[in-house]
Amino acid sequence: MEPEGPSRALVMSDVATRAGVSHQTVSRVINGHPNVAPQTRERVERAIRELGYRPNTAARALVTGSTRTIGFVTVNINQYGPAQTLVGLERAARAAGYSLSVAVLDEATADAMRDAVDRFMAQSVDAVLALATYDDAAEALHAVHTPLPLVTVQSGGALEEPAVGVDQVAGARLATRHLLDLGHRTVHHVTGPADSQEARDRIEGWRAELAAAGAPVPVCLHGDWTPSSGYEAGRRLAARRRAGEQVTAVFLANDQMALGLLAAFHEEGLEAPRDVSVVGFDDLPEAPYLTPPLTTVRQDFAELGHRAVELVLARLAGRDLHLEPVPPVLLVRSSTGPVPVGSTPAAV
Amino acid sequence: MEPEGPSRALVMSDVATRAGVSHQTVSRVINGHPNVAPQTRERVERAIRELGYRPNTAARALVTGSTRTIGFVTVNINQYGPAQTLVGLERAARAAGYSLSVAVLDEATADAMRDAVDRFMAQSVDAVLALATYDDAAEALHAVHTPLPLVTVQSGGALEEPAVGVDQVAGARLATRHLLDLGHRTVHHVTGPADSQEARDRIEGWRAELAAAGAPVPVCLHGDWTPSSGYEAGRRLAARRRAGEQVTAVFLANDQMALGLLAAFHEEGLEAPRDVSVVGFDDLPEAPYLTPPLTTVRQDFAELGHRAVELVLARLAGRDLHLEPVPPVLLVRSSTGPVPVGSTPAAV
DNA sequence: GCTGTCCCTGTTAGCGCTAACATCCCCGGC
DNA sequence: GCCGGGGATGTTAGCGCTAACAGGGACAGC
Repeated sequence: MEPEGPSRALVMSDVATRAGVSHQTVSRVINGHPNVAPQTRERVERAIRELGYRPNTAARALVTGSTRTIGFVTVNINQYGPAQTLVGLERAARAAGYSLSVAVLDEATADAMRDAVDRFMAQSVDAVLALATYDDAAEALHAVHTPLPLVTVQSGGALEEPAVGVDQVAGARLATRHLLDLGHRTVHHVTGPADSQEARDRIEGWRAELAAAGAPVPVCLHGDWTPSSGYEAGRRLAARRRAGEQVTAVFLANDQMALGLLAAFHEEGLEAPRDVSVVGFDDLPEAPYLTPPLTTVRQDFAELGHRAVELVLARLAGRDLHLEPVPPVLLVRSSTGPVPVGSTPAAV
Repeated sequence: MEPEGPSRALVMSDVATRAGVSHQTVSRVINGHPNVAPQTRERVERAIRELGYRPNTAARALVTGSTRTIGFVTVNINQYGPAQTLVGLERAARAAGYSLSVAVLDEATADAMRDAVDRFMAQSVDAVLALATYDDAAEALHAVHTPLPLVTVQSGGALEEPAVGVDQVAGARLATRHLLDLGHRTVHHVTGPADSQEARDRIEGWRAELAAAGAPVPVCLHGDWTPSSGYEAGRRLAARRRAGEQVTAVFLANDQMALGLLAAFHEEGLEAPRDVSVVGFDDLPEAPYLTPPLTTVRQDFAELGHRAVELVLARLAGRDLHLEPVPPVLLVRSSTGPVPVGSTPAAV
């Protein structure tokens, strides 16, 4: 019991000497090989513990080609989703005994992506995880051929490659149905950027749910995730309302835009849910504290990270695993309510 | 020009063969050694380019003991600050040719910290960067002795060890002075958690600025970064106001709490800046879109990451570098304004 | 013209580990 | 009692690279 000291550069033979065996036996114990006498095994384990020995990853990587490290490439991590995904991934990787090496791309070009993957290869990572919810990232990823197992975290829609994702379509349907259930004749939608698969999936879910309910499908407003684009959409929607269009429910592709929209509405004298019901997507930490507390759709990033790592491990083991997209959850708060009286002109 | 193909396992001697030299000459070229004939150097460089060769990091690490990797330990990365710090760090590390390996601790115990550092050592990282803005993390870090260069990212206050940070005290003074300059007699403060050095530094700055201005120092309200605690503080402040206390300006230790407070005020019929001026800290992406747009203090995380890496590099080179804390910036938006008329009772 | 020196390049060893092979010992079967 | 087999352990080679040393050619100085 003396794992102290400034942890000098212990090597395997130090342990071997202490345990009175050869370094190879130590290696066998560490790697859980059979054919080691229980007594010997225990002696070696004790020596390891007493010395506080850790095998040198570089040496191990050199001979095995494996570093028990997963490389994670992402773009645009300033967004809440990607950041949370990173956290979920790290947790899951660590739990599985893997380290996570991170590369944040400035732009999702094929070159940048290839460079990141090449670096990971040179680093001898065991696998690469890539966040590819944007088209450019997905394309860049396609352009990169690597012998490394590659798992993508993408929108839950069409998962062509080994991939995990949250079911965006289902999330959008949840939000839309909630508004429809409250009695709204239809639901307006503020989208995310067109080059985001997630944004498109949310449009699809919204549209599908409206269609299923036989509700009219309004023209959607295009945003880009930023509060500012939500604000813009809010002003335009308010204008449409003044022009006589019936706008009683809005589903936005993320919470930040909802925040902007709420601000614009407020300026226009429109309050949720009194005048308009509003639903976001993401469940930002501040969502419950907006004015009013925002009804939104939550994605379980911890679960997402867990599944991603699970998938990586399966591929590393040669198993082919198919994982269902993670189902999102609707959180009903106070920004949604029944249709305001008098605002429903004689329906069809 | 054929860096294609499924990037087989190229090794140095492949390059050597192609260039018609020995592998050692290739090594010399790669490591920028002098005493290589310009002509030879160019030939080797061309071969490297044509083959798309990248040296194997594991082999290199084994012999040099350096992986050009920096380990980053942090707790609580769900917070905006830590997440942004991570991004800034990765960018800066990559720019310097380093990779970043991330460990997110579940709890900042000495054991967890030691484990993370041990893993980093086994990984042969060149240095460890630790986010230690919380007392437990800082303590845990103290308990870990490692021969690895250790740089901490902490609050800008008392930087005992090699550390970088944002000047929290200055930031708080900026916020407080801004409110004082608007004519407020004093400024109330909602703190962050007591075990956060940053929170304490912000208290200190607030107090110092009040003292400098000869303003009375109100009892502060204690929050914990969450919007919910800000909401709580808002209700209590509103109650105090009703009880006759003069509350015209509030400085909160972060934006999320400001958001909660704004919501509470709104419920109480209090609007900023009409009734009360509010300043936050952090400049969340949504801060400009709150109702009203929030005046806040921004920390430059990119710069922070840059300096942290710079410091690591300096230590690696044996140089002792002292870096000043990064100065924060006040962003004046619409949540602050002059003292509401009539709310200033006959002053002393 | 011979030697010393410097520059360039090649050869060798070894980083710490694991895989493959070699060895040893103990046991059972005939 | 001798031999075969298999489990436990040791020995050796080599992963891809860099550092240290070795060699060899060109050039200056005498």
